[in-house]
Amino acid sequence: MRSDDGLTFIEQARREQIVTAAIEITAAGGYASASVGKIADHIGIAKSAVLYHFKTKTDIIEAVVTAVFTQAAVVIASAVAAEPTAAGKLGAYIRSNIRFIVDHRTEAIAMLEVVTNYRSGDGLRLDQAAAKSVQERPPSGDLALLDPLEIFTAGVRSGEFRALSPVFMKNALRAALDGAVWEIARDPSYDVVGYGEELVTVFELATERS
Amino acid sequence: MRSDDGLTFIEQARREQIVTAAIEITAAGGYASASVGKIADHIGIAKSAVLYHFKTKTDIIEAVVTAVFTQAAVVIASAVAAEPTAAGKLGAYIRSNIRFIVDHRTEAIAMLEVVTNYRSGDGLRLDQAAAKSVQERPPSGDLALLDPLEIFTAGVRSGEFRALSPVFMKNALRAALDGAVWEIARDPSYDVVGYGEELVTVFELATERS
Amino acid sequence: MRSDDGLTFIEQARREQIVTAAIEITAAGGYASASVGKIADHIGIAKSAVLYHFKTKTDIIEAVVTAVFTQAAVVIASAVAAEPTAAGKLGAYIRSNIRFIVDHRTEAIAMLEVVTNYRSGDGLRLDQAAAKSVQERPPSGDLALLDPLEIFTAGVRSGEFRALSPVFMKNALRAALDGAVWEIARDPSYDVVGYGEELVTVFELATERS
Amino acid sequence: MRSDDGLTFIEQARREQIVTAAIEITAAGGYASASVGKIADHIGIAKSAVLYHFKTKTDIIEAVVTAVFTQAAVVIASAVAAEPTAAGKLGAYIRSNIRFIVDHRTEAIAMLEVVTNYRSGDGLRLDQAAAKSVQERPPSGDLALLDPLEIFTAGVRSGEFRALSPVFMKNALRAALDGAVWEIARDPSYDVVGYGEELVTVFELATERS
DNA sequence: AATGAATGAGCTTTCATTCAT
DNA sequence: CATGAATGAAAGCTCATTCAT
Repeated sequence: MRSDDGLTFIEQARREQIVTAAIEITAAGGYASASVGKIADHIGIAKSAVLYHFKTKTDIIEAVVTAVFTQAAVVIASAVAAEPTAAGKLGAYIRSNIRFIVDHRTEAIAMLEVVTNYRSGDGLRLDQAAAKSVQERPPSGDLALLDPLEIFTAGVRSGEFRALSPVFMKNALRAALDGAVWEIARDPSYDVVGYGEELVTVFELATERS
Repeated sequence: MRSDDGLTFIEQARREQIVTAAIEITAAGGYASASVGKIADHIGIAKSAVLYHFKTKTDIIEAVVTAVFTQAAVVIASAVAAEPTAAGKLGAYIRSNIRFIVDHRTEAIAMLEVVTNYRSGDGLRLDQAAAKSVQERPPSGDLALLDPLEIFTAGVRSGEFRALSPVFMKNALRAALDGAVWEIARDPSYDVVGYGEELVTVFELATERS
Repeated sequence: MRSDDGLTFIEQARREQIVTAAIEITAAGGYASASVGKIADHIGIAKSAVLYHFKTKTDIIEAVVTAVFTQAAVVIASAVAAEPTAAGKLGAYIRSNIRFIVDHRTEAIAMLEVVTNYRSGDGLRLDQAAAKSVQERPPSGDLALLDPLEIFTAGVRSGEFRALSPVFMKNALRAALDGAVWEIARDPSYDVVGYGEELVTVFELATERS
Repeated sequence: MRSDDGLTFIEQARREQIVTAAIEITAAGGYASASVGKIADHIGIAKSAVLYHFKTKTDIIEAVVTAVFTQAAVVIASAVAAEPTAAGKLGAYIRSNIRFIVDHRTEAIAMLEVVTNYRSGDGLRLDQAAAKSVQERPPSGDLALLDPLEIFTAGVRSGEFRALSPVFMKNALRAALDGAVWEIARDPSYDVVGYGEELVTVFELATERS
């Protein structure tokens, strides 16, 4: 009665339930508010039941990151892959990111909260841990496409883009996209799609050869 | 023996000391790490002494925000004011922001940590509180200039910029600038100035009339 | 398919497995470290499986005591029985105890950990419980011989020993022998045999008629 | 209002109160029973108040060890020092140990519980930690006298004792003395003094030149 | 102006135990 | 015969806050 990942149905359902609760609480009250106790209360089970399914709180957070990351990867990677040109990929990257934020507002907010706040015991930020965790169990599609760096690199190499700095452009784009999440976090009625279209324009103008 | 804000010299010195400690600890270990106890230890006074000068922890963080905000305002507002054109103001805004980040790395990181993590008792984010607190005690210069919104609005109105959305552009720019802070936070050797110059280029290209 | 103690073969094998695991864990990490969960992990079965074979954790520790006690009894009792004189029995008692410690280091350490730490629900130490448990299900040989008291009593009665206090001498001897276990517990390379021979000398000198 | 060790009167009183409580609880219910919560309840203060005076539970245990060790050292060291011969020192060592056990039953039991059960985070037993802690802040008298090893070494060197092994003899003696503590722990009416006198006889007979 | 003492709520985690399957 | 799921109690510890001095 076990699926191929070695987990019972109930187990899997509970894990999803816990991850979902963690996401909702984090999105609503911030990273610090997502305590094991709150998660348990939110579901209506005992604190110890949560820790039966996830050995540590860190495990829960990692599961949250992996879950949201995977969800986003599916959407974004395929959208980017469908476009042949660098400019096309760039627009697709932005729009699919925006799409994800609109469709998964809660998850996006939670993800951002975790990413900006998580510190491992050694004081390290999430960056490496996330990269590692994803590396170990890579999602179906081409994960590399999640990072816009390659889009800029390829665009410059092929001469499609102006002589820009791929790293700086990538950083700027990621920051601008994360900014969209902060905006809906504080104002659910924020026009994320409008913002996204403006971003598309900005990055088109900022990348095209003169 | 009291200055015009009703505070003793000692009182004021202590408050600054506490704010500085809070900034350093926050920048180094993240928002969660800045406990009243740690702040007290850092200065070498008693925990209760800290809470003698600031009635609650929230007061401390608000003081941090105000302090850093004021510091930044001085630098940025004057730089922007010195430029006559919208394009000039935009470039000056970006460069002075970057300048501030480079010159006040610790403060910038602390500020970002606080802004992204602070929740009032009712679960609200910092935005309103900060705005309110600043409104009540406005820093010397023209505070409005700290928000790039007016630059974009003016540029569009005067026809210097293309028909862009001032709000979206402002959000994108602020996010991109905050991104610079995240980058130095995780990698102190990050070339913030280079990133800033790329931003200047990006926003020039993205605002100019075709 | 049940042996005379009413247990299946599998049942008995599992019980032994559990007892062995408990012994190893206790010897390695101390009494407190031997949790039901650790025992289960050590064997590779479920926690609940352990408690299926032993209704409570207390039952496990009692089984540990009984098991080790029985093992020791076999060795010691026969060694003592083989000697005719009190002095001979005394030497044999010490040497066989030492032999047991050397040959069953893990068991000896675990036993000592349990004996010194076990408290029943009412806060009582193991003594009575152990005595009772052994009484109910006496091991094959003559158990009485495990207690050196009779050796001293007999030696005094027959005039072979000086007019010593059998109880005090027994207590001293048992304590000295337990001391050997503490020593190997902290230093596996401790010369237990050398220590044992010194003990033989000490107790010979301390018991013989002047 | 501070004494020379930098502690307030209240602070010192509370610390003593906590240490005493820890000793009583440990002696009564075993090492595992001495939790911070139980200690707090025993005194009638909040758990956090205990941790205000001792930062960690380990600190409490160390304070217990130091306190009892110091108490014992005073009694034993002076008794031993007063005797000129090795045989005299040996008898004094045993009798003063016994005296301490009788006069400080609770402390002696607690000490034994701690010594036999304490494991540092790295799994180490107390031995080294205790030695270190004492080394750093050595009690007034000559601490070395607390370890009977030197007595045996000196006795052999001077020819006063037979050619015994000082280390083994010391181990046997310490074990036998600890045995006295176990005995009163399980039976408060145990004749410790009688046992001690028998020990004196045993070690006299076992050390004297033939 | 500052501090020492104390508190209660909350945190993560471990554990023995129960029970339906 | 064995397990997965869940629980409640307890553990050590941190924290913001209060209050008398």
